[in-house]
Amino acid sequence: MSQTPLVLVDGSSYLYRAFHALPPLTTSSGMPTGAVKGVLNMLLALRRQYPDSPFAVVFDAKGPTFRDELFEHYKSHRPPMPDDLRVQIEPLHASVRALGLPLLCVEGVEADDVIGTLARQCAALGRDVVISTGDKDMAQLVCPHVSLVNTMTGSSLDVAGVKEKFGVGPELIIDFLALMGDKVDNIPGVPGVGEKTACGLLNGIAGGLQGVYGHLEQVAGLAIRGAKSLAAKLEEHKEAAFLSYELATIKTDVPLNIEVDALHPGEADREALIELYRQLEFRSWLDELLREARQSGEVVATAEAVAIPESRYETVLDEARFAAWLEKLEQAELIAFDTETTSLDAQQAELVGLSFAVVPHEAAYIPVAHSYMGVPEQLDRERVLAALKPILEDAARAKVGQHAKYDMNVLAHYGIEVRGVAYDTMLESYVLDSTATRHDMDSLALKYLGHGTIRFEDIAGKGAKQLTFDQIALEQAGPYAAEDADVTLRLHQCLWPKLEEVPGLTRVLTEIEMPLVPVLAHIERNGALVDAKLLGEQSVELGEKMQQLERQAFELAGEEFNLASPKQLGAILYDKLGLPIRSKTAKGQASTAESVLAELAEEGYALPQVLMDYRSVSKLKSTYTDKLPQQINPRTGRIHTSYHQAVTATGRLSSSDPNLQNIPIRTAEGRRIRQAFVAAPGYKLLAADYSQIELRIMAHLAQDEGLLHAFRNDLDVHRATAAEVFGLAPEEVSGEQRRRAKAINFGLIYGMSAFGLAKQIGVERKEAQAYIDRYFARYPGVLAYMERTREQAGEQGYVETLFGRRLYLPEIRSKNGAMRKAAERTAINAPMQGTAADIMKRAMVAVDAWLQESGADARVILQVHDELVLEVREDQIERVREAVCPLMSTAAELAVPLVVEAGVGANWDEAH
DNA sequence: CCCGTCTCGTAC
DNA sequence: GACGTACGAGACGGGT
Repeated sequence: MSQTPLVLVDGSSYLYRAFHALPPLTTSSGMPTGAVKGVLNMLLALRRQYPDSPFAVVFDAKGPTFRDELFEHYKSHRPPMPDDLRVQIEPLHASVRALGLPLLCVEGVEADDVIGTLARQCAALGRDVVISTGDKDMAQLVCPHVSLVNTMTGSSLDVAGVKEKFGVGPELIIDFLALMGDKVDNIPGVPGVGEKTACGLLNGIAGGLQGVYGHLEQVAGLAIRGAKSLAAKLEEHKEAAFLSYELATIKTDVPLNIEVDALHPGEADREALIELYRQLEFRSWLDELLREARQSGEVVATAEAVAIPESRYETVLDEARFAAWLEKLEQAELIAFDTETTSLDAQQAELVGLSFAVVPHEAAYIPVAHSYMGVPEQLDRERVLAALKPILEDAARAKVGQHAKYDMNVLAHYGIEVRGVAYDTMLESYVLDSTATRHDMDSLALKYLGHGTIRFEDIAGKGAKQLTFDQIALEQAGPYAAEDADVTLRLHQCLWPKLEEVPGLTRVLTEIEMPLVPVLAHIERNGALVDAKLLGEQSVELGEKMQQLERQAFELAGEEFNLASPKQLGAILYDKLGLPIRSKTAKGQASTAESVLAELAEEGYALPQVLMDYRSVSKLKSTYTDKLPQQINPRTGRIHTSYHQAVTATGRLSSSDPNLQNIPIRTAEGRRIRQAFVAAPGYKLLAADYSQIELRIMAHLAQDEGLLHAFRNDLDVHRATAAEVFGLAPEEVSGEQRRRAKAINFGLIYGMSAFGLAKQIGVERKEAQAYIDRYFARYPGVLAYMERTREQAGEQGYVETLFGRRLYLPEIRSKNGAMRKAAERTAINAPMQGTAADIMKRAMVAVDAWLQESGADARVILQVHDELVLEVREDQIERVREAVCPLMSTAAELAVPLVVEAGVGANWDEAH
């Protein structure tokens, strides 16, 4: 039988880290307890992991250590220990002892040195040692018998791991720290030497720190950034480097008289623990101890000493309370609900608990999967979900959520198709004012209820140490989760009457946004299939091309520089090579934007063309071919984007993680990426898009005869525009004229000026102005509509879509001319862009409904503003096409037809 | 080391 | 200053 490893816990390092990383927690009287709780949690988890091991929790002793004396002259004070931390040391020691865990505190010796010595002694005897620490300095102790674990983050390090993480093996860690220093541990190091440089030195010159200083002449030859000046820097700070070496060295030979066999945990002292937990107000641990004590027949005083805050939030842990809440839900007119999970990504999230509210200020949290040491027994997840399923799936039982799409997607993974979500407070807020930047619950609670909610950060911490919800103690998780449901209900009660004041907005919410929620949930869950192998091949190819272009650029520039840095690039182009500055950025820098480079390339300069090619290749690689394969969900093998319903000012959706609404199409190179979006075997992609939807909407809103005529007769609208503007018959229009007319049409939608148009099509401003004048003369309805829109926006402070969606434009009355102009352009654009978005949303609802009821083997996998992409079983392509296109065409009744074009292919590129 | 800002580039 | 709506990569600079 193999011997169990000795477990050595670096208690002091954990105490510091718990104190800084975890949210502050205090008793009702204000005594800080968060660090104690954090360390105890960690110890219990570790103990569970190594139940039979000898075990020691090591702390620094009070008073000076020999290290302090040794480096007396080295005055670099640690900041004094915060009082809130100091007062937690004693209760922690007492708790560790009461738990029966051996505690080591050796006077005059730091915890690190005790651990180092014990680890070496033990390893020498051939016994394995696991050091639990959050301190990377300990990596110097790692050897075949000694490994590190960080119980807070769950990571572990053996010899290979150290080498991988730091770039040098354990035997060089001291040298590594001596060179780069360590702020946290007050090791100065050599200024200017960081991780990369230290690594380069130690790997480039044998013999560690001594070796490096013995061969400073070799330093300049190393392939390290700034190698030339490095030797001088090292020489200058030689003393600091060698002092750092001593400071970083953990002693492995301090005199100790400790037998490993004496380090076996004993029985916990329950009475002492109860008293401690009572003082520290660790409710759930206390409850558990009291329960155990009662079961074993001990007489214990009731826990009156613990102040229970007045609250109507409840954490449901037993069948009776669960039954009571089921009854409440059955009777409720409206149910506010929320889920707590392990991830913000609904596709990967695991359900940890659910919360409900049916009357304001009263809510329940039902935990089902919290798993930290000392967690009370919770109701079984499957059983809870089975009981809730009929309620959640009943479309007749109205529900309200905050960002309910997320919860619906989570629950879908447990076989629950939530129905009856009649309201979503995020969308209520969005419809009320789409220009508000935040529609999250915390912001809404503050804005509309004047209520500061418990923030997730408050209970989970932040940064790398952030806990997942299942790791959060129920005392904190319960009120947080219950509050989510309660606040959602109260927000709805506040927002809904505001919406009802404007019937148009009520309709946008109930007829467009709310029906869209489950549709988007479906699309996200469906996901898109991508050919990772193809993208990988493209990545390699693009990488080679990048290197080639980089070499060319360096040659033309006469030096090496970072091609991705606009700053460095500007220096090369304008300062060194003296190219003319054609445009500046908003901040006054000489611009290196594509249009500028194109202009310069046109004039015969070589470098700009190379840079343009480099940029387009590197964009494709970093944003698409490298990134997309990483976003494939391992569970489904597909990419699941998130569609955001409350982001854009105009009513469009947006897409992220990854953004699938900006996959390249304009160049042949870019289109290759679309070829990687494929259909599953036996299926094909059907891409259906609205033809010229925004121009058609302009024709409808402006009621302009010329434009109406063009669309009613299915003319090529750009050709027709060219004919009008250039005074020709349609068949006489040249390619260039049509291109210009197209730019005019798009420019109009965007509220473009003569300046912008001139730049876009490469003509003089005067000429562009002439085109615009001519356009408005030929399409007077459009001119009148634009003037009307500006006026209305100025009077009302907002513009509307055809369906009544509003966009507020406070800046339309700005005294600042540029701001006012910008607001006017938005005023022109928003009704067209927003109406198109409304129409597409209605179409999506209709298509989803048809897919459900028809039972067709087809699903929507993407929406790109005016396009829907479906994955359809091959033999049903025609049937689906014949249903989907008319549903899209009839999503709105305009004065002109809504034409939908559809294509089919094995991949997205082919389907166009 | 993390975060926000800037610049650039992709889509409709 | 000059064309609307987005998302995201990489660089950079300031503050921790």
